[in-house]
Amino acid sequence: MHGYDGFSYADLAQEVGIRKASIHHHFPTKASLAEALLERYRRRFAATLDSIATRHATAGKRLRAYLKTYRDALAGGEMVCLCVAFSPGRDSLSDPVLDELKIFEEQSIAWLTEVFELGRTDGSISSVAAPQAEAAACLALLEGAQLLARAGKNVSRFDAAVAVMKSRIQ
Amino acid sequence: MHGYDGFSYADLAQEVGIRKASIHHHFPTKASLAEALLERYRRRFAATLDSIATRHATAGKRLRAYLKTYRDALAGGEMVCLCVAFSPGRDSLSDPVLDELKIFEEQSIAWLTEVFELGRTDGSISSVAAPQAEAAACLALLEGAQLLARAGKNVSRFDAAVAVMKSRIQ
DNA sequence: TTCAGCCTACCTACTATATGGTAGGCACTA
DNA sequence: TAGTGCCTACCATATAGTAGGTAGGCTGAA
Repeated sequence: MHGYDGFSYADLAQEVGIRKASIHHHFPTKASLAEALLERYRRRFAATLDSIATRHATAGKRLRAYLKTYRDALAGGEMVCLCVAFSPGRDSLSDPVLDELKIFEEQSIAWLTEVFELGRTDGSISSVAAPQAEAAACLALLEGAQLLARAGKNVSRFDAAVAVMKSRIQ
Repeated sequence: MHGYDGFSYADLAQEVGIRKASIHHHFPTKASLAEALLERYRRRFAATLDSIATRHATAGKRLRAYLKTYRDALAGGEMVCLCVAFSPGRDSLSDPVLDELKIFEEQSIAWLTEVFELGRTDGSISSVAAPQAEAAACLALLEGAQLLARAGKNVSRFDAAVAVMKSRIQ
């Protein structure tokens, strides 16, 4: 998986084990393919967030699970989440794809804002400033941490970047 | 400027106003071109860090200037720093380019670690945890913040992401 | 001083390959 | 039968790159 520009029908075809033209049949343009991939990714991620909130009662536990989701997505430094992969090449992206990116961001910020609000209330996250500001910082931190781990193909880069955030979880 | 894979001799030729083949003359392969670009970027950035440290006596002021450097590099959301642009496509990068990425990261972490150490001492940054952990988090935060601003082509995404960090500066 | 050689920085013209895509077809299942 | 999911064969264009060339400036030697 490269960035958007390095992402090709040929690579995907090889990965899935069908011919390139077959993918074209289902997704006539690269833009429609990217949109579908990103929408699927976003929906799955939303389900993951719901699941986290359901299974964990405290903000600290939710945040820890969220960090883990990002870390697991790294697959040892081989992958990053689709939003991180696609964002640098945003000028190549169609409007519907950009919309998906935006929705992903909004959904993440909303979820995290609630977590930080809860964290302030239940005391399971220490030193919570304004919850929305914390949410924006947290999302940026994780995307950047994925980037660093990806560049170095080394998960410990991610771990180093989130250590302070983790230490705030009670 | 796309990611690495979307970065082409043709684009650069147009930008610089000479023919593609002329660039090939100076940089025979894309890898050598990327390496030269990244090395130049890294050296300039190191000079910027030196300049900041020279002009600002307190850690808080240094950190603020550092944040500003990243924000200015966004050019209103049109650009991100080379390391952010190249990292997702890291599998396409040659070893010397990867080395430059690594050096950039190390140089940033080292500089930021000193800033956070100083911040602890001079009190100009509040609640400093382990300086090296703070440094790793800060770098990730800024790279992620650039990504978010780039995706939305909107500098306020960056501002939102770094607000908490800024509030810690005295 | 002049000239030849070298260097630098650009050029035109071309190439092999990969990309996103098109057109038409086959096979299987409900 | 119709629809779905795959296929082969092909195409136009963009990419990274190759080969050979020109022009101007500089330097050193005669």
